[in-house]
Amino acid sequence: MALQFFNTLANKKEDFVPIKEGEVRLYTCGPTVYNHAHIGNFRAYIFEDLLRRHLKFKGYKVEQVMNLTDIDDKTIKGCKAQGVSLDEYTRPFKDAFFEDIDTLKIERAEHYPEATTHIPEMVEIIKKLVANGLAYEIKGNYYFKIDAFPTYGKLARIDLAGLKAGARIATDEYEKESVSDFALWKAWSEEDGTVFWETELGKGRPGWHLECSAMSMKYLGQHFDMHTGGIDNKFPHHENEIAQSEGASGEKFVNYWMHCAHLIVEGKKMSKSVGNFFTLREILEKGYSASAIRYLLLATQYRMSLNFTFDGLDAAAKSLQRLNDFWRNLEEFAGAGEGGEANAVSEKAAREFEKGLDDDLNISYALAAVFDFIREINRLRSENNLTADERDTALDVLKRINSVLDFKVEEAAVENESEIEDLVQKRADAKKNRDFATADSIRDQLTAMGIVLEDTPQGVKWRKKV
RNA sequence: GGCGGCUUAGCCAAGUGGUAAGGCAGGAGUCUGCAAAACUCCCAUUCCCCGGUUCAAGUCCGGGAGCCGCCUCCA
Repeated sequence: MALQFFNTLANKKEDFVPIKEGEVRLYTCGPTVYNHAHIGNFRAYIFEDLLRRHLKFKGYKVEQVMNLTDIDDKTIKGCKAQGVSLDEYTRPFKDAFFEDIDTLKIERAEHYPEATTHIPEMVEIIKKLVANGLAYEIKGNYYFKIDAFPTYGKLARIDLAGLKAGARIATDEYEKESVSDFALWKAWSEEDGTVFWETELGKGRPGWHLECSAMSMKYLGQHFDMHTGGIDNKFPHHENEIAQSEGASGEKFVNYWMHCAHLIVEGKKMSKSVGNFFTLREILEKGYSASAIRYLLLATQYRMSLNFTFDGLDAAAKSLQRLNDFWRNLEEFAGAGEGGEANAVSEKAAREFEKGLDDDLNISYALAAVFDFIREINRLRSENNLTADERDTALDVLKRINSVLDFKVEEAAVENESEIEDLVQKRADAKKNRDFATADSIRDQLTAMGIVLEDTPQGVKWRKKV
C-alpha cells in the first residue's frame, strides 16, 4: 500500500510523493523557550519523531528542521522579570529542551535554528513582501496585507468575513489597515527593554510567524515537502506562514501539512489552575519512567486527542514490559524443534506493522500487529517449535520495528548489583533447603527494590522492572 | 455566533457497507514449593440517542445530545 498522510491543506488523506525522489524535507514547529516544555508539547514532538522514523524506515533520507522560538512576548517578559539578557534567560530552557527530548528518545533533527540568529533572513522576507505589495509600514511596524493575498485562509478554511475583531488585539495595533493584518515586524517600544535589533527596517523585533518562514526556507528551500505542528498552530500561525512565504517567494511553500490533536489530562484541558499541568520533569519526579511516557504518547494516533492519565501511564508501562520481556526471552531462547511456522509469522508482522504506519501513521493497527506477533512467537517458543534461524529472523523484525518505535529499554546499569546478586544467591540457598519462608521474604525484599525474579529451567533470572 | 474534531467493553483504542483488532484490568486453566515470565480459554447480540437508505449500517444520510478545540503570537 502506498504511504498516505492526512494533508490539512487538502483536508483528506493523500498519497505521499516527495519533491525529490528518496528525500523528504520536513519542518516541525518547535518550542518557545520561556519555560520547560510540558507533556502536551511532547505529544507533538513524539508524533514528529514517529513521522521522521517511519519515513526513514521507508527508506527516505530525511532533512528535518525544528525551530527554537527564543524571541516573543513571553521570552521578553521573562527576561525582564529576571533582569537578565534574553539569551541568559532562554539558554537554560534550550538546554533543558534537549535534555528532555533525549530522555524521551526523540531523534535529533538535522537543524535547530534559533529565531534570534536569523533576523537578517526575516528582514529580507519583509523587504520582498513590501516590494510585492503585500506588506506596509506604519510607524516602524510592518504588517502583512491580507486583502492583497487572495488565497489567504486556504489552510484553515477561514472565511475572513466571519472573523470577529477579538479582544486579544492590542490597542496600539488598531493602526493597521485591517484588523486581520498581522505583524511582521514590531517597532521597539518601552516594554521591549533591551530586546531589539537595529535593521534596515528600523529598531525593533520580528513578529512570531516570520521566523518559521525564514528558517524553513533557508534550510529546506522555498518549496519543501512537509510541515507539522499542533492543531492550534493551524490558524493563524501556519496560515500566516503560507502567506508570508508564498508572498515573498512567489511559489508554493509546502506540499503536506500535518497537525496533531491536543493532549488532555484526566479528561480535561491541561491548565495550571486545574492543577493538571505537567512538565516531563514533574512526571518523572513522580516515579514514572520516560519509556512509559514515550509509549503512552506514541500509542494514540496523532489526529486523535490523547487523554493522558496516570492509570494510562501504568498500563503503558505494563505493555512496554511485555515488549521488553518478549525481546529478552527471545534472545535467550536457544532454539528448539523443527520449526516451519515462525517465518511466516514474522513476515506477516513486518508487513502489517508497515501497512499500519503507511496509513497516516495508524499506530494502533501497527501495535496490534506487534502484539499478534509477540503472542504467536511466544506460542511457538513455549511449544519448542522455533529454530535458532527462525528466532534470528524474528529478532530482525523486532529490531526493525524498534527502529521506529524505540520501545527497547536499555538495561540500565544497576549500581547495587553485587547486593542484588548476593540476595538472589541467599534466596536460592534457602530454596534449596526448602526454607520457602526465607526465600519468599528475600523475594519480597527484592521486589521492593524494583527487581523481578524468574525461576527458569536455566536457573534464576532477575531483571529490573521497566 | 462562525469553523473543526471526537463519542466503540471497567480503562485505553483499531475498524475499507458484509456480521466488533490490539493493549491494560478481570475470570478459569497449564507450568511453579508459591510466584514471575509464557501459553490456552473466557470477557461488547452490540458501537451516545432517534429516524432514514440498504438484502446488509459501528461504518452512508438527516436530526438530537455530550465532550475537546480553534476564531490573530498555545504543540
